[in-house]
Amino acid sequence: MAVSIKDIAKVAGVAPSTVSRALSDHPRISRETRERVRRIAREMEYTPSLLARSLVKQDTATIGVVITSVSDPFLTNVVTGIEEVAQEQGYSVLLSSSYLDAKRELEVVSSFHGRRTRGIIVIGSQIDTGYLHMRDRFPLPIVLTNCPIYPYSVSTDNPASARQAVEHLIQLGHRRIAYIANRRSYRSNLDRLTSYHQVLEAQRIPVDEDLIIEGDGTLGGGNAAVEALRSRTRPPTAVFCFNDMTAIGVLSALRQAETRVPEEMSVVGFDDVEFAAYCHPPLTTVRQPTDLMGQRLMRMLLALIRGQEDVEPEVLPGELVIRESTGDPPLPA
Amino acid sequence: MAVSIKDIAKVAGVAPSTVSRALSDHPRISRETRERVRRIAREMEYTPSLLARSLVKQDTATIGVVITSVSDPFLTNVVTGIEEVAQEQGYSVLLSSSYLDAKRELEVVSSFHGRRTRGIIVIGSQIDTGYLHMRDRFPLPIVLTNCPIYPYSVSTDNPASARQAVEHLIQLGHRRIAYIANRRSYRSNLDRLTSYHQVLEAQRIPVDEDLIIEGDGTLGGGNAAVEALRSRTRPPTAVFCFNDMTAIGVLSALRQAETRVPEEMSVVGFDDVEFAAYCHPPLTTVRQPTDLMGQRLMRMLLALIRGQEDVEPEVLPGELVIRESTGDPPLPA
DNA sequence: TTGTAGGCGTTATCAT
DNA sequence: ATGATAACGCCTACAA
Repeated sequence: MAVSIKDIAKVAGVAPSTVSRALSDHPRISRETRERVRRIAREMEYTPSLLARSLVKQDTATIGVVITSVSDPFLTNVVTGIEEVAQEQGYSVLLSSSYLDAKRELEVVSSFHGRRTRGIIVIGSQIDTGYLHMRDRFPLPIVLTNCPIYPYSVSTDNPASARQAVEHLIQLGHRRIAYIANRRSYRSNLDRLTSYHQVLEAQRIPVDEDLIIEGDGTLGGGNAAVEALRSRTRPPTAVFCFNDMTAIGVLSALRQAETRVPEEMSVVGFDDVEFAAYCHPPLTTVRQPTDLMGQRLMRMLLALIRGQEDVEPEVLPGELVIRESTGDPPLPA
Repeated sequence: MAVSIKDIAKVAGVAPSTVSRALSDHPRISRETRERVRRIAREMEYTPSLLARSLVKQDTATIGVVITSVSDPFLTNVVTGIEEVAQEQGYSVLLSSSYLDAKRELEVVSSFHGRRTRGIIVIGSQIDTGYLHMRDRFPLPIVLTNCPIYPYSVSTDNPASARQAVEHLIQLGHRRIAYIANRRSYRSNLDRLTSYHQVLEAQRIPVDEDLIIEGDGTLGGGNAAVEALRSRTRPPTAVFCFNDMTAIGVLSALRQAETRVPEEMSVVGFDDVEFAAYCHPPLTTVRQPTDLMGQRLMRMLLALIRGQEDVEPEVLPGELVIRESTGDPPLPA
């Protein structure tokens, strides 16, 4: 049994309420009892029960963050940004992973509610717009990433960023451009795919559905996609990948197939995870402003917790980072 | 204000205790009131307060896990393994990051105590043996990774694994082998460095202190180490890196310097993170059995929570995975 | 089978 | 300045 305020009270020969006041620095208490109680508390290694405190205060000063998986490289700065603002505002952060599974995501959300967090941030949600319907039934504010349809969300400008990426390839002279999708990320994938279509159409380049490949946003998925790509009768000269993980998987598979990048095939990713700059060749990609996203997510959630009415979705610009995985298309044989 | 058991009681026209029994499936309750109360609870979107429940039950059924940082690729399976066993045993997992900072680590540990978790797992601790002294002052059991000196720990056999790695290089014919250390990981680093020394001595190869380079376990650290390496009057023909991140940083820097791997320089990592197989060239490395570690960590913590007395440190074997970043040394000029 | 009452560790209100 | 008391939401004897 952990030491409680009552134990201290007994030792100090005062009432429990006095101990509480001493520890919480209440104005109406004598300096000497305060110091004495504090000393005893320290000696007894007292650590206040947040459970009890939260119960009576009706506030846990805690928020919950659902991540896709520990060690999703995309998350680093997002979570750091969240924690930064949270700490500054006196909030604690509870973290749990959804493993990209909708059922598990809902379980986590529900467990956060059970713990009486004040609000929830879901990164890479599988439920997505499903939260729209939950909004009146569920008592906690929920903020999402990359789902601009949802009113409480912080997103990278997927359409514009994806457009930049595809236009970059077209400017280099590519005409046959593949897209490797991510079936596990409905919303972002749709945005990026739509831009892909739009840019090609705007440039009057016919869209070849054979060049749109199913993927899953993982290294292995990128790897597998290359096989599909190479089986096409008219293979592409460039690949736009849903994310960097996919792109790095693609790079690895191309290397094994002895296809040179970018001489024979250009590759573009999305996210700009740390590894992207350390690949071979260093990856051309779209940078998402992850640290900023984290900060904005937390600020938006705080606004909702405080009952602000004027909260609106935020869209942040992405940035095309041109490295060495893209270049001119090969000369036609 | 969230809906409580009292609210349900009012609506159902019964006492709060009856609601409690209905929801917790108590034996002495009529089937019909139970069903009725449950239906009402569902309709009211009742979610029990874990705060209150934990307080009265004197058990949160929760453990805390301190990780170095979200998206440390080493963590994936460790955390998955922990959560697997935790779920199976009815425990929840709280996650928080130390950012490799001792002060922050202690804050997290303390906050877990405040939340009354039943025990704590610290992955990649900065405190390390410091927990030895805390053991009687601190009321929660703490389990560590890769700190076999500490009685409650699960480790990869660092000495034996590192020995394998260095012996592999020597067998290939290397004599000038560098080691890139990690100043942020005292214990594991020391073990690996010691093995490095021992193997060289056993083979009567003089140790050149110039070939032991400071690093920090990051991509950038590996990158920077190469510069130091190249400045040596007699550069090495092989590099043993503290971990894969370092090794991947090294590969990237060598590529920029147009040093071919493995023809001109062999590189060995440690961990076998997922990226290791997708590098160029695919990285020779030591696999840590991370999923198993996670499971064992959780089982050990459970044993301690249950008051078992016979808990002993566990050491699991690592495995050298030979890929394509190691080969014969270049012929002397 | 159901209701009443006490308590988990804390804070806050009201006396003293 | 300090003590007594009630309350937060829940569980669990004990009583009915």
